[in-house]
Amino acid sequence: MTATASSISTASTAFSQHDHNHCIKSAITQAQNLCKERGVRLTRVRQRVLELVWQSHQPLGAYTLLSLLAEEGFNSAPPTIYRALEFLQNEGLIHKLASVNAYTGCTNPGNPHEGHFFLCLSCNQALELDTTTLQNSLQNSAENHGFAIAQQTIEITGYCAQCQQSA
Amino acid sequence: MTATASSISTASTAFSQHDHNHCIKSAITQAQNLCKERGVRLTRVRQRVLELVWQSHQPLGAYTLLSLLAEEGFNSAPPTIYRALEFLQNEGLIHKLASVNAYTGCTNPGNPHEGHFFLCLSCNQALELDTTTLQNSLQNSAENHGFAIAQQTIEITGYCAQCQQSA
DNA sequence: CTAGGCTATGTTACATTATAACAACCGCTA
DNA sequence: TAGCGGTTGTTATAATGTAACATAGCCTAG
Repeated sequence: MTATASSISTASTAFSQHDHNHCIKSAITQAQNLCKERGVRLTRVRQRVLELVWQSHQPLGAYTLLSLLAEEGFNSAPPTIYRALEFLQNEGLIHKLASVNAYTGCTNPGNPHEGHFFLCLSCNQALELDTTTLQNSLQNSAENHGFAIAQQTIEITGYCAQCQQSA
Repeated sequence: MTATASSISTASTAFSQHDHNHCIKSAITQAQNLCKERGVRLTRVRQRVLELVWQSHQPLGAYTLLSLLAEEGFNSAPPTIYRALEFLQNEGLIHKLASVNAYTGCTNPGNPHEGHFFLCLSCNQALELDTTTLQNSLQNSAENHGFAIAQQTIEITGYCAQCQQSA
């Protein structure tokens, strides 16, 4: 398995039991490799933000991340975090969830794509989907309207299986 | 044609030529009827906000709407607009576009549904889709994960046919 | 027809999210 | 090692959204 291949299994994580340490390590390794390949710099702040975002599958807000950085002695003014987030988004390493103003790690950064998510309203976890069908359906619809897709925001809130059982 | 039926043809508006005055009038009439049926009050501010939202197919921000209200002598503190928007959203008369923090009129308010949009990055217009296929695809995916869908945010940015020609 | 309760609105203050603008620093390479 | 481009520091402010309580308007029961 190479680092740039899809090494974090989509749709098997987030809502189910898994070795999350593996998620984190894998995400960082992939990020390092991708940045090297592309000749961009995964600086200390940037990498640390990526790690923080990956601490769980629960998307975190910019200011939450900022205060985590601050605790570790990093600069704590807003531009610090927004710059890091912007870089990570540009490199496809994280996704922004517009409907909740929060950021989450991308599970397949080597393969540029749009983020499609299930967000659990109870446990706040985000599951990134690999929705080829959805994609095709959207593409068809776009073609019918002569619309050229640039970016997609697909965020489905609801309740994950676990939380439904608990309730 | 009754007012509560889908009387604003989805997907034929926004990006194509149409009698927009009809959109506005129809939207207001439908809103009035729906509110009456439901026993909720479409007050002056609320109706005016709905009209303003419907002035075009370009989604408007809360503060833009607020300043339009202010020009007409309405109160101009933020809660005024956010309350009106909240009411209209609850009644399914408008949708919020989370990815751009803006609000747009719902083209089919009698039929409770989620908003699925194409947003043109050039002319800023929003086209609300009626995407049954997409819906099914999502529903399947949700079922596979045991996920119970509550709310959907589907916002696809790109370029509409007209703007592609102009460029 | 009016008292009281509910809904809606007014008002002030503030919370949250995000960006602009310019200065200082750092790492590379010519 | 001078300089250039990219990164970070710093200050200030913009944009978006809410909390909390006071006032006003509307509706119905008595």
